[in-house]
Amino acid sequence: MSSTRERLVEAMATSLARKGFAGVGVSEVLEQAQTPKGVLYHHFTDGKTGLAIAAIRLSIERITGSLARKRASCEDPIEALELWLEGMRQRLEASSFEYGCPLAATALEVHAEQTELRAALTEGFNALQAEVARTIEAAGIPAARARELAAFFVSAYEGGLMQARVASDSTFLRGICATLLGLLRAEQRLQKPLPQRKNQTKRSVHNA
Amino acid sequence: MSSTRERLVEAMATSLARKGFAGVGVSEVLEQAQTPKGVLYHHFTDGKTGLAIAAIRLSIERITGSLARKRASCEDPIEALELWLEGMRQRLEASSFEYGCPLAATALEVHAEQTELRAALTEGFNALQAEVARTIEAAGIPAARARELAAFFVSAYEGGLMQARVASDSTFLRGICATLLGLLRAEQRLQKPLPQRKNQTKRSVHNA
DNA sequence: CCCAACCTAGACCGATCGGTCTAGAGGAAA
DNA sequence: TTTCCTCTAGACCGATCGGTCTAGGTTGGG
Repeated sequence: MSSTRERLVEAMATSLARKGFAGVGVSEVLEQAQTPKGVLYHHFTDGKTGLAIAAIRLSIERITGSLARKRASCEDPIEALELWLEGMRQRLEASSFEYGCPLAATALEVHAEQTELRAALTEGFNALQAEVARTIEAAGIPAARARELAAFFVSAYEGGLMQARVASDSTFLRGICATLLGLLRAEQRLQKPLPQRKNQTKRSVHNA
Repeated sequence: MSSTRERLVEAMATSLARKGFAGVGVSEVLEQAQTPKGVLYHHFTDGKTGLAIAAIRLSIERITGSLARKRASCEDPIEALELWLEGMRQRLEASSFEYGCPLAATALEVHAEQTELRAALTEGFNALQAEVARTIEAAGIPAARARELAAFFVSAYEGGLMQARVASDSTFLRGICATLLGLLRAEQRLQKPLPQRKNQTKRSVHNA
């Protein structure tokens, strides 16, 4: 059985992905979790904010875990990435283009005074980037470059999710996805062009 | 000087860029615009929503106008893009990482029932992409490809803005920007490998 | 001049916001 | 059994939400 606490966090997590922190009402979350108000303020002294932070952590845990699992079960790390992106796109589609990134909406609403919430979000995005970077590295790309690419990767996909959401159309997002994976493959080829060949000049697509 | 209506739209536009639709209160906007409530509901029968739509349109008009102007005054279209991105980054920095994309926050909060608001957002993003595509095309890339690249471009920058905002750090965003411009330059080189050749095929402006 | 039309001004409204508080159910330890 | 503590339950709170409505300028056309 799921505890009331778990149900609350779960409900908040989906609500955050759908409308962000400012957009959700506490009563709404309570209703979805089938829980009276007392439970919330018993488990989370910080109320709505505390619950949101827990929800953000849960979402990130799940999403990074999902990528890690796919990476473990796939021969090719880049294919794992592809499957992972596809999974998120399908969730968006299955929810009639309501369920986007669990963090993004909140990230754009939060203001300077909400330090804890903001910290949880930063931490979340860092964890996300780190997991993607790990995957890219597993594809044979040096760590430093993998981090750069991961940052770019996450940004582009976040933007794509957002635009697909408003437009209620994900063909767009598929394009983004394909472009990103293409970039990674190209980078991969640069890194291990032909193992027998020495003295490869490395040309980077990107320029810092 | 500025009419009350203009002040209202202005105030709403900045508020949307800072906290999104759900995050702003009407009274807050009224105060910032130094305007009593009656004015809002006189000019906008749809109230908050109507004002937000007007604000979205204004923001998009400004932002696309800014790019168009830079394109007109710059020799190199890609340099125009660079200046444009820089401008947005600077605005984010100057506002202590509060002022992000004027549409993004709202785009992630809006739900299916808010059809008009959603339509304004979609229209806005389309206009934005179109203006970027026009610039990329001016850099010598065929229209169809320019549109693809523009979509990618906008997505990546939106995502970058968001992450820079939460992290209160824009070094990250500079990286995204550099990568994007690098990609464009690479694409440009592919398109016109030897510029001194005579009888350059003029690329058609439009493509079904 | 008068009088609409337009705009300003803010009191006021019910609904909902996030949060507090008290009462008690349930179970484990004594 | 009694006691204590965790968790459930929801009535209740002031503040704020978005929105309505009436009254009072202000202005330009007749």
